[in-house]
Amino acid sequence: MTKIERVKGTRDLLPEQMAKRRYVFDRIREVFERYAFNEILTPTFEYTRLFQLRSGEEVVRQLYAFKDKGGRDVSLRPDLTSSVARLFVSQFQNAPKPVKWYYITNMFRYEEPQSGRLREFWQAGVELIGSPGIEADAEVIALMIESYLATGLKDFTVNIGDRVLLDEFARMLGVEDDIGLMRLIDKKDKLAEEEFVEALMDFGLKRDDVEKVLSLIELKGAPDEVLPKARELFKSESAAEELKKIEELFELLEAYGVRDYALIDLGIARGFDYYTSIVFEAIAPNELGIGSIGGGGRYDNLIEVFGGKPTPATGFAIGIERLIPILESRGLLPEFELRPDVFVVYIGRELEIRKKAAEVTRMLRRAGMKADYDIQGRKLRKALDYANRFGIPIVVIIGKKDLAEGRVTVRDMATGEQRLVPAEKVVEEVRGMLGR
RNA sequence: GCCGGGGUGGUGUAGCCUGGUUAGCACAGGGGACUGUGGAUCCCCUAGCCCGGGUUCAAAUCCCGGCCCCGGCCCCA
Repeated sequence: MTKIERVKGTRDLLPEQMAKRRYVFDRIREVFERYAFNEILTPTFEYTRLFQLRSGEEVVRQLYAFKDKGGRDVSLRPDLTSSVARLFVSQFQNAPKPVKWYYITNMFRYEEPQSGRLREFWQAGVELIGSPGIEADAEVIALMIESYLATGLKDFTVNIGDRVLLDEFARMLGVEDDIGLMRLIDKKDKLAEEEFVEALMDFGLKRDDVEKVLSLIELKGAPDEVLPKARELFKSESAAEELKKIEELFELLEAYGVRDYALIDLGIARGFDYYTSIVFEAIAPNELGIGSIGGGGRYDNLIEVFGGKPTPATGFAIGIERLIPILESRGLLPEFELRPDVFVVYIGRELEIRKKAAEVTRMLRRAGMKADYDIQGRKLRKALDYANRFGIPIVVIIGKKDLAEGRVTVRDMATGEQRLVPAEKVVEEVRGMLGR
């Protein structure tokens, strides 16, 4: 027989893991809902062209692309932003603004799996479309912070950068390959300073331009320290305007009560080419080799690229497979009881007895208890053994002799105490023992 | 796409270097000892060398390729 394995970079999620994931999803979903974002879902696959429109070469390279039976070129979604843009352009351009949508679903990228990276992974994200103001940036950044807080995470920061300033910076240096420069700057934290300097020289920067880059990446920390320095580095009017926005952003974040979790890091570029202004990423210290646990930013011209009227937008995505191991490593995820509350076993093979077991189980289930019965029809000894192994606290034993008197035995597995009760009282009895 | 380390029953492993008994052990699973009372013990059973090729009288073991896992690069969540 041929053994079929999982496709590379995919995961089976077992009951314990699913319980934890659902817990995390629920916490995040509650916050999203409280911020008045509404859930949407788009198709798992779209025309490949949709994802190519955005033209980030790397994204296209990582597409899970194939031809369907009708000869259509389609791809599994690598994120939801393109689909959301498509949906917005085709049906929501005249909707009252802003449009506030969220999603919690799976994405697919054909990459080499490693720590915190799979080919199928889940993201919880939001898109806020139609708001140009800094209030919109503040809204989504605050929401991201509150989402992490809702999962119990406390030591993390959301680092905020700005594409306008980076563009300006590239212009100051006379660099044409601004994206290339941003990529390089983005790597600052991974390299030792001398390696970083070397990489910048290799990129073609002159000595004093390298110095400028080094002073740029110094622009990191609380706004009170960073903003004055940034004002010295950036002299243009547009930069001054952008810095003013950042200042306001932090004032707003204070009003949201989450300012302490946010920092400025003007060296953040983010990989996607479509970001236009404020960008941000969430980092939580860990020894798991996991980088950012979420990221986002403003993409004011993407809707246009998808054929819509110019429409400002911003959003973020939280990487579930990165967040969960971090929560787990900090003991922030509760343990979930998967075992039933009560287990019904029967003695004998007669249909009457088997029916009674099903019936008693039904009554317990109808009463809202997590109840199971021994479908295997084990011997009593083995059945108790089974219940014990799973830590099932209560067992109902149905035997012929007692049943003749209309009674069943309810056993407390921890103490071994048993009571013979009328069959119709079994729900009441079990409920009492469970303390509900 | 590139680089490094790995792949033995369901799980964890011994064996591999130095080719040669029926591939050992533990746990888990099923059954029994015990036909109406568990957590103990004993017995039995189920079940494995990732796939393909090569070398050899002989391959889990050596060689090559592929697949998958872990990690790194690129990139990103």
